[in-house]
Amino acid sequence: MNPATANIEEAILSAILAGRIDPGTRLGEQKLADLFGVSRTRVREAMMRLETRGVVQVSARRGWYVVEPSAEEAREAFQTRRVIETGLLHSLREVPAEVLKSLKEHVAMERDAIGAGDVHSRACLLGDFHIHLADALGNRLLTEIIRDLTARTTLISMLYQPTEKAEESSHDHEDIVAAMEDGDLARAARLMDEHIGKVEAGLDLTAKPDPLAGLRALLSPAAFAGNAPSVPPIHAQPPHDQPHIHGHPATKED
Amino acid sequence: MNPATANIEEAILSAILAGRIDPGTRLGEQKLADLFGVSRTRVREAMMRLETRGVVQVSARRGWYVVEPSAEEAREAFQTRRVIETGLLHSLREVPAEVLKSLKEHVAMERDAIGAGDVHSRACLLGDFHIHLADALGNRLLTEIIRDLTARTTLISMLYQPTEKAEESSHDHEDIVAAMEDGDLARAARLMDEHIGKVEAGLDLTAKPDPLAGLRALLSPAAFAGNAPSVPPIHAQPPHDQPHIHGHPATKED
DNA sequence: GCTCACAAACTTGTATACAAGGCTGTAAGC
DNA sequence: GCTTACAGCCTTGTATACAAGTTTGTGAGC
Repeated sequence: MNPATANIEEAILSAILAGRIDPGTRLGEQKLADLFGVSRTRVREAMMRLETRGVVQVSARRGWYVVEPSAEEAREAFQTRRVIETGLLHSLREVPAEVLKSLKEHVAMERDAIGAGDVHSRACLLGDFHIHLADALGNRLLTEIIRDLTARTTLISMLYQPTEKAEESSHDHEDIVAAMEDGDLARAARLMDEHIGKVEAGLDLTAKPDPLAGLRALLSPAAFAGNAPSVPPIHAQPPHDQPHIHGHPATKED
Repeated sequence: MNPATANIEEAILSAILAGRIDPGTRLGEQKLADLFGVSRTRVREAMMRLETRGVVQVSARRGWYVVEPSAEEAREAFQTRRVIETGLLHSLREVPAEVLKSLKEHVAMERDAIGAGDVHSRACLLGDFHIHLADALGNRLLTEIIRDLTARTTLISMLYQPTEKAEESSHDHEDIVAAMEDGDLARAARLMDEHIGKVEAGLDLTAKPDPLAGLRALLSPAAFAGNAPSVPPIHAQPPHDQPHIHGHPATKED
């Protein structure tokens, strides 16, 4: 693969994994081309690769957007992760010492980040745990699949999870590693199943991704009470600034 | 996604799943463009998507080639399939009646194809079983992952499996469906694990993919005995007709 | 004041032109 | 006869130009 194209692809994917790009963000070809100092051609290549990996979507002649998974797609993503990651733990016969060491170090880093209140790197680390775990098998193919899935669930969390329960997740990770250390991989798999289930359950999948959510706040009684500035409320956040892809129009009954 | 581009992508992937395109086949951009009646641009898009899915690879300024997985990559692909498909069966709580019906019909089709000696559709059906099984969860994301993996293992089988044990595979499928029908999904998962293990074990991963294999036959003693026509043996099958990607040069000791 | 139609600006979609590099066949030199 | 250098051809790599469609801003009409 072309290194420059790979860089664009990797840069965007990393930014998403790190939670630095919101779902629904528009990624204009020309803007990215200028940013990376290449022509649109290369940007388009990268975007199409990312589209295949389920990270971005194109809306015809409107632009590329970071995906905003629907509730149904969110369920599928978590189910898929559950299937793969429990399957992975079940299929592990033994855990290599260095893998265990690496995982323990990773969990320690998670706790440090949480203790330091480093919201940014903590979200990144929590997702990274699962990618590290995939490395336990030394299977690059599987690792890449899990990496893409993690990117997807990261976006889902940003969409549907108002409050991130970082401490709880990190504690779960710790328990999973402990089970692995005991050589009780069946327990590790069960814990993983529960862990992913918890994360999924913590989401509010009924709260559809709604690009007008911010607008609604402006339309709340408080706004009408007069504490909003003279900004015209209807156009304060025009819909096209964060357009949606999956067809969740503003609910009409509002 | 653009429909025309999707068609090219899908056409090539289907052909691979059906075993109609050999690993290592060169896919020239211009040739495909003429074939599909579009410009190279669209072909390149499709190829890059397929590259992301692990189906083709580009060799700089030489062309696109259907992947020839190395022995290591073959092991990874089978391990990944084992992880995912056993994980899938374990996570199934119950098997919907219509899924069971569909799977039974599929196995029946496999047996018919084997009985009729229809080599072509039988290979396609054997791979399709796993894709159908993924549908059991109704999870499109997981189905697509398994579909790509199946494409990969199909190519691997074509590279490393001289004799396909179709009857045995079909019988395995039958047993798995039977276990599912009994509601014994743990047994189904175990059988699946064994089944994939058997398929993998049936491969000769020591036999590196060797584009000069056909050439070697010409150089065998029989050829020297004079039953080969006056075709100059060295250039009868020039290496560049089926170039290799993964760096398995002709062994020098020959 | 409000609605609707239209035009301008902007964005992606597609093709094409040219650049850059690899492979093959040929011929010169040994 | 054998090796090696080189020219020509072929293929992909990249940029750019233009086509097609979408969104938005403006102004006429009611």
